[in-house]
Amino acid sequence: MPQASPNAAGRLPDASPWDGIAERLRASGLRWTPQRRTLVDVLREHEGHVTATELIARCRERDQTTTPSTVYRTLDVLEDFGLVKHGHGPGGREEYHVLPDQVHGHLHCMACGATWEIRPETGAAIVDALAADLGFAVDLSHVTISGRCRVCRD
Amino acid sequence: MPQASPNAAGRLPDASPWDGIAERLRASGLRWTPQRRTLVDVLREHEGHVTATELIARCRERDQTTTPSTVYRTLDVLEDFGLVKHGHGPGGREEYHVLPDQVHGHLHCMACGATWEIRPETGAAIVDALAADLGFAVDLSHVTISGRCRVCRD
DNA sequence: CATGCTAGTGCAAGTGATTGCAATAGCGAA
DNA sequence: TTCGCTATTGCAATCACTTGCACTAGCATG
Ligand SMILES: [Mn+2]
Ligand SMILES: [Mn+2]
Ligand SMILES: [Zn+2]
Ligand SMILES: [Zn+2]
Repeated sequence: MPQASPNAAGRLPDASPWDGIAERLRASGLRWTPQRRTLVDVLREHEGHVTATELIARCRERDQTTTPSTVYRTLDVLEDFGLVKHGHGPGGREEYHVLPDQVHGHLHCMACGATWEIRPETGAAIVDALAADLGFAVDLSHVTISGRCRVCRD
Repeated sequence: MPQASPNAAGRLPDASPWDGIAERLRASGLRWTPQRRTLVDVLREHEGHVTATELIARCRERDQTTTPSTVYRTLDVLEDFGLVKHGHGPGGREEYHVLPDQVHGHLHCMACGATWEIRPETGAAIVDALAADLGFAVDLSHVTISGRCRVCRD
């Protein structure tokens, strides 16, 4: 019998957005496969921003037979479920944000390569400015703005 | 002898930013080649936004032997001279803006695929918001924001 | 537990873009 | 005009994705 945990009596410990992902997929007529499990395992321990290439590499560490096309397709599915969001770095390469708490855009420093999230208020300012101007409805989650961060702008 | 033109006596007609490009390249130790002339000829009659792929196709119409790598490299050179600027569409693909009158970002409608320039004031609002927030210096010319235009947002 | 429908996988081919390298060809200088 | 230095070119290889297709394998159902 396992030792009693501080999280007593079988109650949910700390719920993760990944919990029940298998069931949620099946509920939509989709399937829970070993390949998807591998990717979700990788994502589960990787909050923040990652490139698709990095994710493929991490999957391959766990399963040597990992195929890029399968990973890309699974990322698309997970994006439909809101578990990841992708944007594009300054080179146009895909960057995934795991578990986006809320819709937000990204900043990328061309000098040091670092990435930040645009804060909600600042994002709202951008959305408002473009709505007022051209009536354009910004998809903030896909916005990556490049430039130079406070440290790198000389 | 050619008939007299309305632009009398050999004075400059309507100056183009492309005028003297050959000399400007040479002045920087660079060279004026047939391949570059082909691309400049294509760009000369193509104000606005184009994808690199379209440019390659247009060059090939004029010179069947056009090579992609040469076009991409020449576009880089022309970008250094400020004659084109590139950004990235929502799929991360390169889009070139020919003869940008001023630094500006772009909007891309995910529904109809159209592209617009962000107006100076609106661009300034974005730059200011991010400067105030994180001290980030936005490279507006590389910004492409996707979303839905007035017509497509239902 | 066995069966069938069909979502998902792997592969190969294709597109867009970048890069190293050897051969070519501008162009400034003689 | 000729010459030589070296910027450019073309090519092949490589990377980041994407897509069509035939085969595999989840999983709902009985
Ligand atoms: Mn870019
Ligand atoms: Mn995208
Ligand atoms: Zn930086
Ligand atoms: Zn539209």
